[in-house]
Amino acid sequence: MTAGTGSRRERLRKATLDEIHGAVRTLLVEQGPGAVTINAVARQVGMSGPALYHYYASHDELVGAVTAGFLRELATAMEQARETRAEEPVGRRIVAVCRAMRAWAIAHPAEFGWIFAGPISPANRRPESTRHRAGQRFEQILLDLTVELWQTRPFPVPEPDELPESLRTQLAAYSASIDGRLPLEAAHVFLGCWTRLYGLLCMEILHQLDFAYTDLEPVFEECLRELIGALGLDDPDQPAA
Amino acid sequence: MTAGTGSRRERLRKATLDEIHGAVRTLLVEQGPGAVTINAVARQVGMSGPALYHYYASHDELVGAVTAGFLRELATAMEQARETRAEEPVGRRIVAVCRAMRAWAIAHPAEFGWIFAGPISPANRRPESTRHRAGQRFEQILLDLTVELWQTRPFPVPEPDELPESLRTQLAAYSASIDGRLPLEAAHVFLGCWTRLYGLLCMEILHQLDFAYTDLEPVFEECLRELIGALGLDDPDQPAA
DNA sequence: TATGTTTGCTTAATGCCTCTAAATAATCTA
DNA sequence: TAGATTATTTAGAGGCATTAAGCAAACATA
Repeated sequence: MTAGTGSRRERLRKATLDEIHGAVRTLLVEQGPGAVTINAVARQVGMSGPALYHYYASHDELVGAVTAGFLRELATAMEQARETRAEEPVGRRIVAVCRAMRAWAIAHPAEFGWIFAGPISPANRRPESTRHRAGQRFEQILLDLTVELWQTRPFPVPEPDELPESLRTQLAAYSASIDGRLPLEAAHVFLGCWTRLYGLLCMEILHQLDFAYTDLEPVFEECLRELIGALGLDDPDQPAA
Repeated sequence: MTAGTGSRRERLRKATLDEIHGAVRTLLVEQGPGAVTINAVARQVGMSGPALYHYYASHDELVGAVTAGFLRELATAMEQARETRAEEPVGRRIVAVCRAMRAWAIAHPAEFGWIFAGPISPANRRPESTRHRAGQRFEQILLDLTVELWQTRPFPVPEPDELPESLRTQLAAYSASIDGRLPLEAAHVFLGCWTRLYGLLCMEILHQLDFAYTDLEPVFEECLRELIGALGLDDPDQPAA
């Protein structure tokens, strides 16, 4: 064997898969989601139609696989931002990861739009789907950082008694689902931050705010500042207060 | 003429249009967005295929018209909530309108999802599209109430000097686009409220928060309380403080 | 009331799509 | 080298968007 793992066949197959993913991406970016058809993709990679079914069992599966790849790419970009700042305090890492998330979305709007608003079929929400797993990794990055922050320098949280009963129940379930790494009141703060950040980004990329803004960078930065405040951090862009 | 306006033919045409919209809605709700095809809709109303082209020039146009109808329905529900409380203070009307917005979205998730993530084609974003006009009416309801609040009982706003230059420019343009009914610093507060509220609702309906919540009602209510605080209002659920 | 236009609808046909089936060529394995 | 596996092809069924051509009922009007 000269390079990589697996047999020659496996390497060729992987190369073809990469080419297929690339073709899907090209079609998506250049001609929109509707242009991503099995036939068009096959044409792009130089095979004819049904050959693609040796790689994916259906159009849905192809779309799901590519979407999961986009999510992985986004997660990797965020992890990279985290790793290159491994020595800095957790507050700066959080900010860097959030900015990396938006930077990827801005650089790849078609892909990000597809992740969010593309295949909303129930199948993609079942826990065993590739899509779902890739999404979990994405969500987990900020969760991990928040847990680290919580353990090293707990942020202000509401009294659980102040939260409505039904919310407390749900937060308890979520807290359990992350192995109790955050107590429910801290999970509440985390989820609030996540919702605002991710929600703002989705609205931006899906053009729901075009009626008012042409560039949401300062809005995102303000959101980030509020988030930093909610997490009880000093302004991480200032070296020291 | 026995009833309504217009000739017999016009009435019949309108009835057929209503039937078509109903068929689209049924297909959307029962079988998802992918089931809304020209042929399926035609079958549902008992005509065969191309007959629909006497009512809409293309699939896109049909979808756009139905989507605009959904937006009108949502806007009407919000306006109704406002009108039935015409005598109450503006703070309560704002809360009622926001709750009406979520109530409609919860009652019609497929339709709301379609409004938001359905036809994201550039054509639907051009100002002359029916879709865009219906969207404007929707956004305007809370804007009108916010303007009324601003004129009767101004809410706290940031100093314009504290806002970054690029944000100030954009807010000035938006303020002008609403005929200066809100100065840019008040527009900033309004847009922040709108973004959070609408963003949260979109995330909920599009299942982006299923990993943590099963029922977002208490989350929405908390968001509403924060919004009320940002607008300097007393808790509108309490008769008097 | 007879006539011509408008309107609503039908069938036929084109070209795209998804996906299945059967057949063929190339490549690995033993 | 023979058999199994894999990659790929063509043929075809069935669906969809859309256009074209044509028919029949309803309408307007002279």
